[in-house]
Amino acid sequence: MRYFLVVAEELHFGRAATRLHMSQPPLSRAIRQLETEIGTTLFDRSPAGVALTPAGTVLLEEARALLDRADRARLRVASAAGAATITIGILADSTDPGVLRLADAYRDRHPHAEVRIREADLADPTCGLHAGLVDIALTRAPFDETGLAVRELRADPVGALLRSDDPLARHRQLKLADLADRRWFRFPEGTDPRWQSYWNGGETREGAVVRAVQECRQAVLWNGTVGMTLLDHETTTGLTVVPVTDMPPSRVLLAWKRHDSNPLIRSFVRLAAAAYRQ
Amino acid sequence: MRYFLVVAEELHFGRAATRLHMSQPPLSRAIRQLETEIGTTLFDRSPAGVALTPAGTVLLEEARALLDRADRARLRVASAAGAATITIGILADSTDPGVLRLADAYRDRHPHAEVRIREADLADPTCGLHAGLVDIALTRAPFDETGLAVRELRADPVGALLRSDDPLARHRQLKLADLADRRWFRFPEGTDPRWQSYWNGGETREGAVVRAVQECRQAVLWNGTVGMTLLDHETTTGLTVVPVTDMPPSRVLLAWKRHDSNPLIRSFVRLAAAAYRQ
DNA sequence: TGCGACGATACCCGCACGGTATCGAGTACA
DNA sequence: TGTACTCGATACCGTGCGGGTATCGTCGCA
Repeated sequence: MRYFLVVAEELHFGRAATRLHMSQPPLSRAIRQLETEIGTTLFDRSPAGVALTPAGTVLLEEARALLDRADRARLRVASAAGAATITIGILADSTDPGVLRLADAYRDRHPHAEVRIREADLADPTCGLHAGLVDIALTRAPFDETGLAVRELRADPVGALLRSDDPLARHRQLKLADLADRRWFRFPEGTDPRWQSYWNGGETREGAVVRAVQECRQAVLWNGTVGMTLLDHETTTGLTVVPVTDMPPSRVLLAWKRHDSNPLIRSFVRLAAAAYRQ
Repeated sequence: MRYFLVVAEELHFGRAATRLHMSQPPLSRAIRQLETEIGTTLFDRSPAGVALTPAGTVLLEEARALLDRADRARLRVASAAGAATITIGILADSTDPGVLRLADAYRDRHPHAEVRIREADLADPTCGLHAGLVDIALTRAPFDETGLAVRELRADPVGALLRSDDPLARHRQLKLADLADRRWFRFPEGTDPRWQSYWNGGETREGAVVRAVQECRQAVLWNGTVGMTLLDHETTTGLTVVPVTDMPPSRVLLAWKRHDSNPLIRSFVRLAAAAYRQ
C-alpha cells in the first residue's frame, strides 16, 4: 500500500524504490502482487513512462484516505494508553553514537513514550537493571543473568591497552600469558565477579581501581598497568591497543527482566536487533 | 489487524484461532507483535480470561472503521476497473469437483469479474488456449508450449484401462510391453502429436478414435482395446485400471499465453497453486 | 545501428509466519 | 492439599515470501 502510494506519486519505479530505501525489482514485484490481489492493473507501464489506470487513480485517493486513517488510529490508541516511560541503561564506555541514533529511531516510532537513557559506570554491567533503575540494558557480557532475558547483538574482539612506549606495544598480537606479570586495572568492591574476571583475563589481579574508561586510560598512563579494551576504540594519544588472541570476544547484548516484558521493551529489542544487524 | 478484531470479539485466543483457521500459538504471537509494533498492551491476559485494555478498546473501533474503509476501497477500485472476464479451459475428463470449488473461490475473491469455464475434448490439451478461446488452461502435459507460460501443480500416476474380464486385468501392475500387441484408442487427426504419443505410451497406435473419456471407455468395452487413464479415476462397472509402472506420471498444469499475463490470470494461478498445495 | 534507460526476469538467501509438541500458571474439585 | 484440567506462552522446525544482485528485453534517441 505504501509502496503503491510512492510509485503513484513518482510514476517511476526506480525513483520510487530509492525513496522507499529498497531496490527496484522487489518494488516491481510488490506492485504486481498488489495488482494480482485486487485483480486489476493499476499502472500502464511502457518504456516511455508509467501512468495510472482509472482503477489506479481511484486506489490512489482511497490509499491516501486509508493511510491517514491508520495514522489517526495510532495516535488515538497511543493517547488512550496513557503516558509510558522506558529507561535504557548503557555502559558509560560507549562513545558509540549508534546508541543515540537508536534512541532517536525509537522515539520516532513511539512518539507518546518518554525515553530516558541512563549511563552506568564500569562497575555495573547490568547498568542498574538488577537495582531496578532501568527497564532494559544495552551492555556487554558476562554478568549474573538469573531472572533476566538476554539477546546477543554482536561480538567484538578485544585487546590490551598499553602505553605506546611499552615494549609489548610494538607486537602485532599478544597472548594473556604475555601480560601475566603486569599490574592490571581492577573494579571496585562488589562488582559482579564474572564481569571482573572477564576483563582481567580470567585471573584475580592487582592494580588501580577504576569506574570508567577514562580512569582506566589514565591508570594505564600513570602506572604502566595494563587494561583490556575493545579493538575498535579510537586510540588516545600515547596509548596503543594490541589484539589479545586468547581472550573470548566481548559480547554486546540486550538484557531485561524476564517477567517484565512489556510491549515498549520488546519493541526496543526488535529495533536494536535490526539496527545491529545493519 | 483482522486477527486483532477476531480476538477482541471472542476475547479468547483458542476460539479466535479456530475462527481464523489457524492454531493458537501463531495467533498469540501475531497479537504480541501488533502490541510491540504500536508499543501498547492491547489485552489483559489472565488464566481467568482475556480483556481489552483501554487502548485495545480504542483500537477495536478504529480497526473496524479501517477494515470497512478498506472494503469500500476494493469495491470502488473494482468498479473503476470496469467489467473483466476470464475464461478458464479444462479438459472434459475432469469429473474433479475441485475445479468448481476453485472457480467459486476465485469468484469470491473477484466479485466484479465474470468467470467462464470451457470444457475441451481430449483432442486439444491446451483447451483452446492456442486458438484464443480461453485465457488460461487447467490441463495436463504434454503439448506444444511455445509462447506459453506453464506452472505444474501435481503429477498423477497413470494406468491401463481394461475390461474387467481381460486376462491382464488381474495383474497388480503392468509394463507397456505387456500391452504392445493390443489395439489402443487414438485421437482424431490434427491432435497435438506429443499429447497423442504420451497417452499411447510413446508409440503410434491403431484403434478406435475418441474425443472424450466416455467414448474411450465405450471403445474399451466394445472392442477390447486398451486405454491409459489416471489411477484414481473411479472405476466404471466392467472396467479395471491397472498401474503401468514405466509410464511417466501425468502432470497437471496451468498454462497461459506468456505475453498475456494480466492480474486476473495471475491471481488465478496463485489461487490454483495454493489449492493444489492443500 | 549502437547505446542508454528502465522495468522484468532469474536466482539466492535470511527472516517471519505457519505448524506441532510441551511447558507452566492458575483454578476447580475431591 | 494434592491432582487434574484449561489455556496462553514457549521452544523448535519447515516452508514461503520479501529482500537482495546479476542479467535480460525493449524501446527511444543520437
